[in-house]
Formats: sequence, structure tokens, C-alpha cells
Amino acid sequence: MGRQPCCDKLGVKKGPWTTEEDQKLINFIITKGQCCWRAVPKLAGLRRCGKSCRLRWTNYLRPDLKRGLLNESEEQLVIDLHARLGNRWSKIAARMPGRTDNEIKNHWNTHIKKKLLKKGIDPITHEPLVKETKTSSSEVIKLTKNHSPSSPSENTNTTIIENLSSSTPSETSLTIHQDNNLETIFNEDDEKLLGYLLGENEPPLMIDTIRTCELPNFNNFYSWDDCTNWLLDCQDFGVHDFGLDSFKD
DNA sequence: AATCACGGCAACCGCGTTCCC
DNA sequence: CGGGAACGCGGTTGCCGTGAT
Repeated sequence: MGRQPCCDKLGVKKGPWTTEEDQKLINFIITKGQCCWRAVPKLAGLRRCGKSCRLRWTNYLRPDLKRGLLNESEEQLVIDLHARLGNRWSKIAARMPGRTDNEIKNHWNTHIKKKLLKKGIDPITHEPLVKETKTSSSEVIKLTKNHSPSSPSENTNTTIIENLSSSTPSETSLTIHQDNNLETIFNEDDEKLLGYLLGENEPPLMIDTIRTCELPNFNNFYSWDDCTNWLLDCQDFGVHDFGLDSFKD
């Protein structure tokens, strides 16, 4: 059933590539072309995993690669693309001929990040750095509801803010602001809440509490993908392409 | 000269997706 | 259709070179 294993785990060499290995891989790719990476090590006479061969070729040996540090204009392009695409290095690299995702990622982490921070720009949001509280300018969903958990006479205003500055749902942080005694509810089981938000477990008690206080149809919220696909499309094509320049504000 | 600390980068790891049987 | 392996991607690690002490 299924495919053959990509490589024999035993006897597979790891670590830095030698010039001899490089030469073998280059010779093989040049003469045979890129086929299935699973077969490459065996056919090329290398004691390496196919995955390792692919990485070595795409990141280092490919003849169309530019070598050396990124120049000013390339850096600026990376910054612009990162602002639109986030940490999707392969997408960024696809728009920069001769550069690899690994190279761009490394350059971003070691050089560009620091430069932006020096300039007072948040490398994640690309917004000017401010002395910020837990909330930031990237908050895009705010759900506000009057809520009276323990005493009907108390008019408690609770705001749940989902911070979408992270690129994936798993990185999403949830901040709950409260005016008074909701602490007992929301501190009750943060782990369960997080797990629920990530779709890993059943809703904790507090979610039922929220549901029962007339939130606008909590069960009919769009899925994460539904909420963000349009945004990714905008990022891929650029906000300008959609005539949504006003969103920048 | 020896040692330590740090930065840069190549390579590995782990996970989600795609593909094949 | 389901199981399992390959593929591709982003995050992380670890080695190596260099500068500081």
C-alpha cells in the first residue's frame, strides 16, 4: 500500500555536503534532469535522503541561483512582499528569480528584521512600533457584548478580541478584556478555551455561558478559512488589484 | 595566545498537503 | 475510499567563522 519509503533510514548520511557529493548530484541532475527525488540518491550514488538532495539542489547547487547577499532593491522587495504575504517564504522567493526561500528567510531573520526594528518598524505587522499594550492595530475582529454572569443588576461589558496578527490559527492569541468580575469565568480554564478555539476539544463551560447571553448566533461564525481566504487573495494579488485601497486606513 | 560570545547560514526537523496504491 | 509515503514549506538547530576580552 502507498508509496515506497523515500530512503532507507539506516545508512543515510547527514550533515554538511562534501564537494564530491555535490559533484555527484550536479552530474546526475544535469544528465538525467530532475525526476523523483526518492530515486535520486540511489541513481546518483549518494548515501543521502532524497529530501536532503532536493534541499541541497534547490538551495545551493541550482545553476540559476544568484550568490551573495541581497542588494538594497532586493531587500526592499522582500520587505514589500513580506508585508503582503507574511512568512510565506516560498511565495516570496517565487517572485525573486535566483533567490531561494531558505536564503530569503535567513536574510530576513538575520538582517532585515534588525534593520526594521532599528527604524522603529514592527517586522511582523510592518507598522510603526508603539509602546503597546496587549492589543495592537492589527486587531480586526471585535466582539462586544453586554454580559451579566453573576448578578443581573451588573451591566458588565466584555470584549473579546482575537488578534489576527499571527499568520496561522495556531499562533492566534486571544485577549479578553473585562470591566469587572468576569475574571472568575475566563480564568477558569484558559487551556480549554484555547483548545476549543483551535478546534481541539469541546467548548469549555465559559463558551456556553457566552452562548446563553445572546451573542449573535455564535454557532454560525465562519470558519477560519472562510474568514481569511479573501485576505490571502488580497495579499497575493495586492490590495490595489481589488480597488481596496481604502482598507489601508 | 586562549577562551568566550555572538552572528550568519546550511541543513535538519516536523507538520500539513498531495499523491499513489 | 482509506492508508501510508512523498513532497513542500516554515521553524529551528547546530556548526563555523569572527571579533572581543
